[in-house]
Amino acid sequence: MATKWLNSAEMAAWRSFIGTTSDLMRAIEKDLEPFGLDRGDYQLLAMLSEAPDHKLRMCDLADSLRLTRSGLTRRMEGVLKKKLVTRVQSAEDGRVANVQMTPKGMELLKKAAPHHLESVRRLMIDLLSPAEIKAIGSAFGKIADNLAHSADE
Amino acid sequence: MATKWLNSAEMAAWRSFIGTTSDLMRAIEKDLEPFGLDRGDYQLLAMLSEAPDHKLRMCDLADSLRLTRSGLTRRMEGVLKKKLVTRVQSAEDGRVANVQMTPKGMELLKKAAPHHLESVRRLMIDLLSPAEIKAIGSAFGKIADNLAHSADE
DNA sequence: ACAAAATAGTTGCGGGCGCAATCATTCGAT
DNA sequence: ATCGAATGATTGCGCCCGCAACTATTTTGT
Repeated sequence: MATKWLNSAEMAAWRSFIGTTSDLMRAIEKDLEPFGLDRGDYQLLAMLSEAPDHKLRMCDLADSLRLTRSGLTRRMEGVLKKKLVTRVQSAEDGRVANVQMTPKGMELLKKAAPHHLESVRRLMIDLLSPAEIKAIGSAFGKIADNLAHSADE
Repeated sequence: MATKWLNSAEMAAWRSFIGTTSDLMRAIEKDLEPFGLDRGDYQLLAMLSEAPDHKLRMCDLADSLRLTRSGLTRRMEGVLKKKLVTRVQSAEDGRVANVQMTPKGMELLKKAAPHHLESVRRLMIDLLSPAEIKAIGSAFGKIADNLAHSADE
């Protein structure tokens, strides 16, 4: 089978996506620095803030952060030391450790969130037309669906 | 100033972008494994393959790979050991080291490229409508321009 | 022409995280 | 009820890579 190369629009999409994403992430991360958080910490807190009781099982949290369980164990060291979260051993299932946000963690997230949001707007969302925003949502939605689907077949 | 939150389309774009990108990268990287390359190595070879004489200065290569100079020094260890590239000290400027792809590196890239391309199509490009592809190209183009512009002001 | 600044690259150090192995606990089939 | 499989979490190890400090070379300002 002959290789079907990318046409110029496809190439532009791929190249700009690949090239820009890491720069964008770095820039957003830099804006979190004043709060003593990196992107991983922020996302961890954000996930917890949306969970019932601000609490999640380690493995669920790991999945939602796209970390391995071991990766999360390591990241926990940092946020535990900063007292932003606590570990709560589960009563029903002796295997699971729950992670719960502390008031201090909640407070820090509340302080950081508006600035983070402002970064996201300034560096990405506010630069785009409504059509582009819609297209990105649907495009990455499709990509995610495809990845999820091919994962369990 | 009140915080202007993301509306639902903006939220969908941001969330799906953030959440999907790392999964996508991982999947693409996994497809490169059979060739003994990771994404960093592949991109390094790809950049060199497009350069005149298949040769670039270390610092230019670092910039295009979004690595620090030290990061590139480390990555070089791997591809040097695999004999995919060689170092060539510059004659005109005693400070610069050039990196040049070897025939072996070229050969490996030529073998891997069609498979990588197929990954990119299967996992991303072929899932999207022409409009989505166009929108991604223009959106990330704008984001990149903005980052480049705000970097030097 | 020469000192100061800029540029190219390397190195020590440390953090993040994946993989494989391991342990503890729970679930499931018989 | 029990043994094996599955699930949750941690640990040792190793790789990637950024930062700061350092060396070597070139450029620049006077």
